[in-house]
Amino acid sequence: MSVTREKIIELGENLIRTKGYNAFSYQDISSELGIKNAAIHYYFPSKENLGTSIVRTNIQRFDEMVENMHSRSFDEAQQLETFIRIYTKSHREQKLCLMGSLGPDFNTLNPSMQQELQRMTDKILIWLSGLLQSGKDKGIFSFKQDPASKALMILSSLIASLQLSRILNKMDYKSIHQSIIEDLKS
Amino acid sequence: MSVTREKIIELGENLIRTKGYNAFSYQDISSELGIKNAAIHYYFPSKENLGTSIVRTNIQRFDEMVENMHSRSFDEAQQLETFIRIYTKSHREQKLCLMGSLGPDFNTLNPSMQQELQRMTDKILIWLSGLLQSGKDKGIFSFKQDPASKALMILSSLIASLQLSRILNKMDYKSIHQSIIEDLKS
DNA sequence: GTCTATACCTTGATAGAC
DNA sequence: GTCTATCAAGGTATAGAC
Repeated sequence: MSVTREKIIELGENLIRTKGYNAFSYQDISSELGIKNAAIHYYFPSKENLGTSIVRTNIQRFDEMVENMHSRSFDEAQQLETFIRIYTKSHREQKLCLMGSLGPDFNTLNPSMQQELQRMTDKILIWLSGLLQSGKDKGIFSFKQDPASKALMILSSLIASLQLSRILNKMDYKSIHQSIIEDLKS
Repeated sequence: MSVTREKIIELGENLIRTKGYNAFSYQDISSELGIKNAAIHYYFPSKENLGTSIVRTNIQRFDEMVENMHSRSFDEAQQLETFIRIYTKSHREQKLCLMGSLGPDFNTLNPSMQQELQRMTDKILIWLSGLLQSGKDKGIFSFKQDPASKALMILSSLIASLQLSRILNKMDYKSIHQSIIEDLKS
């Protein structure tokens, strides 16, 4: 895997999470990288090709995170905290997450991007549901709803909080994360 | 106020909530309306001009809804339900809300749109906080966090659920709304 | 108010030299 | 692998006739 290729993917992801998929261009990437438009097309023939690769890379990163947590024998609370920390970091860097960036543009995306985005979201929700369920079984978490609904609520809070914090110049973001964790303790 | 002007605003709003601000064009509107590109520019000289008018119209609609609920002496539970029903309707029509559509594009919007979007979001959150507070005071609602955080959590759930339901082809949307209402009863 | 016509720009994408 | 050069398409926007 070429270094340039990886840089393009990284830059592309940042652009999606900052300006949105339909607002960024190959020029944004090439000028930042100090190369020309056509060089990007060498690695990614089309924009949808690049977009799909970016989502796939993210899925891979998520898999690695889960695997890493398992190998370290993280308990359910630690795993949830690690996941939430991704969003703390995004907030600090003033970026959205991929689901929150690409979701609103879903209808304008090509089928291959739609499919990968769906795969990623499914995977995250299934993982989170399982985490909540097993945490509840062990008495670490407490909640009334079914795990799938609870997972959806938590993920929604994380996604939309990033978006709202972009609109509202001042927002107590930390309290959102604390609320999520506190809520599961009750 | 001309009828054409109103139709343009309505169509523009639907396009933003379906394709996103950066993905829709004056052609989308003019072809749908059976008029030409230039006719749209007669009413709205620039796209940012149109965008700003769309957000302003939404703020006005929200104000009218609140006023209407007050004149009918809705209690806090009824008001919350009415508000949530907006999102049920959006979901049925496969549209996002304006905050959920424009939030991710915030960095690409002109200052005037940013300002109005911020004004709208502020207004909704302040209203929702007040509603939660006074409902709590009357014993209609029950929750631990401060009203502002709770309002943020609820709004986030509503916004992001619409986005996620677009990604996931099948999603139990009703359960989200029930969860929000149930949660406040405990 | 709506039209035709058009200017001007950016974009995604390709061909072919180096 | 990266470049120059170029293209067609689509976007916003304007001028001026009707």
